[in-house]
Amino acid sequence: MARTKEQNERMTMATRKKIMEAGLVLFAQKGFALTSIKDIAEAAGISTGLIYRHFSSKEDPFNSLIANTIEELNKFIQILDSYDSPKQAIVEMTASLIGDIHFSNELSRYFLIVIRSMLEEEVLSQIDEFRKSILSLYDKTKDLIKEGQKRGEFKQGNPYKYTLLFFSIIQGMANMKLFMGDKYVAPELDDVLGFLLI
Amino acid sequence: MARTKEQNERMTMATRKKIMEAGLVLFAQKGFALTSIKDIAEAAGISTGLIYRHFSSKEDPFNSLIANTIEELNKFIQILDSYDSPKQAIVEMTASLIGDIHFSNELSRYFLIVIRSMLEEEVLSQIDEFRKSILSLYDKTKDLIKEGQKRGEFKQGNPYKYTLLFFSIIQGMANMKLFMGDKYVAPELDDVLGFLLI
Amino acid sequence: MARTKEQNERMTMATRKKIMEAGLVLFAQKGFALTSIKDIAEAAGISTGLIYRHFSSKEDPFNSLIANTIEELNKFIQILDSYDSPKQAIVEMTASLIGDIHFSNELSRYFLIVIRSMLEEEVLSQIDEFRKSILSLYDKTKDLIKEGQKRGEFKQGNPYKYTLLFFSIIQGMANMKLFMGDKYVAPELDDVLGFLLI
Amino acid sequence: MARTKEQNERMTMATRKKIMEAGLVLFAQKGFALTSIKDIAEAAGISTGLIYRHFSSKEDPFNSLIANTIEELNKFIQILDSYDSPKQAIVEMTASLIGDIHFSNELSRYFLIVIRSMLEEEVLSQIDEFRKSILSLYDKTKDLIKEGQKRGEFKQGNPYKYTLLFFSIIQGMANMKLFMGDKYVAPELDDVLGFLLI
DNA sequence: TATGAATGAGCTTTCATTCAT
DNA sequence: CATGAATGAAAGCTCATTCAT
Repeated sequence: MARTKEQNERMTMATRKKIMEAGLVLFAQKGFALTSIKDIAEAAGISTGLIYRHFSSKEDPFNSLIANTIEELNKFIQILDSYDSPKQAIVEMTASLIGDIHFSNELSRYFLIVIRSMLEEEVLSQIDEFRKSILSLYDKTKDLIKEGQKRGEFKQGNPYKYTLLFFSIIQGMANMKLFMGDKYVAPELDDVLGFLLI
Repeated sequence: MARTKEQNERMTMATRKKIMEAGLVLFAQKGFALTSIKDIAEAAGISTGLIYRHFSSKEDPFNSLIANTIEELNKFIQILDSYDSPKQAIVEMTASLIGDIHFSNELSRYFLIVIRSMLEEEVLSQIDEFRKSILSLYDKTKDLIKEGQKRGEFKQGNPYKYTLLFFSIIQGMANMKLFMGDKYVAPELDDVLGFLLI
Repeated sequence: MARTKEQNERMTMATRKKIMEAGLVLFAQKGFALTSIKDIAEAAGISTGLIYRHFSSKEDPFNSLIANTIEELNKFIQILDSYDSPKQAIVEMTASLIGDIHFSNELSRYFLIVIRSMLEEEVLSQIDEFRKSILSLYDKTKDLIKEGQKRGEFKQGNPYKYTLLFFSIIQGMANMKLFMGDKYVAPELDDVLGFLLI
Repeated sequence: MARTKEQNERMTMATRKKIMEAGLVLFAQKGFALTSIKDIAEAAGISTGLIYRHFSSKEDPFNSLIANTIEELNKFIQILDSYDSPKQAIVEMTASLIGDIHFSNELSRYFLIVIRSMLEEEVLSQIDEFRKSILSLYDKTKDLIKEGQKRGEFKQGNPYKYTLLFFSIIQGMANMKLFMGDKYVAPELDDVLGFLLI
């Protein structure tokens, strides 16, 4: 007798998940171009052909990962949107980022995938959307810093400059975490925000 | 008439240089995998075959770029080695890094190429040497911070943690510069070193 | 309760028939290579796996269709075998062919499948048998024409040449029917046999 | 020293020709889908990669062949266009077709390629243009037959029916030639046009 | 030294076939 | 008997590398 629909769905979801997990690690590690479908299949413990039953092309799981990253970013945008004070918002977001980077590699990998692909010219379709998403996060942060400066919560100075520095630090931390692995030591909140907080 | 040895050597060096310059831009822009030998040849204004008179494989010029980066790093190590005070050394190195990142893309490109390849495990032979070089720079910096803390020039706290944060920031800035291009605004020295200086 | 043997057999035959019918249409339409097992399964309203309960490979139903075509041809050979006069035999066979081509696409499809595969050298095992079958039909026709010429029913001339022309016309008509579809207009018996009949 | 431009051009043309010739034979023999690039490369005595230096895809040489076929057809259309009498035009075209089919396999192969692909649904881009070209030739022929009937040169009867029969015969002859090879015997002009001429 | 035509290994993708259910 | 998830060989295509000139 044939499998039940439920059985099939469960199998499908399990396989999809295996592919995505392998893709996350490999795309972060080697970048899109150097990661072959064979690599992913081997890491996921399945055959190459099976990937194409679940994704239509090599780009497809990659784009799904980008979409996930956008979702992750949106969580941070939400933190920024629902603040009591700018300082509190920034602090909360930063603490969350430090923690995420420290306790798992997932967010770092998302970040790395994005950085890797953002500079590659070949247009992987979703990248543009992602770029916009990033820039909107930058913009929101800049406004927040400006507001915090008005309220006297932050140091004076070009808020855009502070924004870029802030995300440089976060980005750099994510890279460092993946590079150092176990040997990574996370900075304190005050270390990271020293340049901004009074 | 045949060319003189000197003429030939000069031509050889000129061609090598053209290839390396094209490689630096392209590898930073598109990554190793997406940059083809044909791309490099076209950007350098020569034929594909000629590249193989000057380099033995596609990896070869890439590794040369890594070697250059190591040299660049060594300059910073020298700064650290010949200091009057740890604070002065760190300040000087940081100022130099900020400036280099701000005023040209060359250093940022070196950094980006390195970061990209550092996580790729197999592939590139020279990477291990580079990794060691980096770690030695980290080590030197850590010792310097420790020394500076003794002298009361730096905040107290795990010097290794500070080291990682420092290089996270530098790395992040280099990425940000390439990502933002003209729209990049460099941070001040005090912004970057705020977490460390008293 | 288990099904009876008869029920099972009837189901088996029904499924086989569905597959063959779908195969005839698809192989004639898209050719062997472009017709996928999935195409056939979908057209037959069954799963891909089930096809392999009834046929051992993709070639198998194709070969069955060739076998059917041989049977169809044999009907015509029988017409030739049981004639009163050569003229009557040829006329009857031609009328039958014109009619079959005109009123359904089945025979044309058989012909098309055959023509397509006849020139492919390796690939299909049954083709050789089919080739022989065709040549024997040609031979019978040639003898018949010779006999008819003796009796003064046909024009004089190389009977083999006439045979090839005759089957060229039939073959061409079948192609034309499939190519033109609704817009096809069948020729008259006299048009087709004008070159032969006195 | 590098090769001269002329040398390169000569090499390029020679290779292109080898590919087209191999393609003509193979596409006619096995159809588009069953002919692999490797097949063509082997038949042409070159490597697979080289084909892509001269053609952008597998479709590309195929489309070139179709374009050639269209050109061949246009020659026949020209015959029809520059006639003294319809009869003379049809006779001349037919004689030319019989001769071409008899003395080389080239035209037959062109015809066969087209027939094979015309019924395949997958749209090989040029096929539509070709279809139009064919139908325009049919149309011209039909008008010519009508005119000839007016002048009393042809038998009365639906001229469209005669047109289809005429091209059915030609098409069938081309098939037959390829099928029979050396054993093919060409019909006389009067055999082929018997249905039409008075 | 310099060129670019030619090679072939390796990639993404498809699909006939198998097999657990 | 029936399903469709899974496999893996083979296809089209790209590109690092070689080599005749």
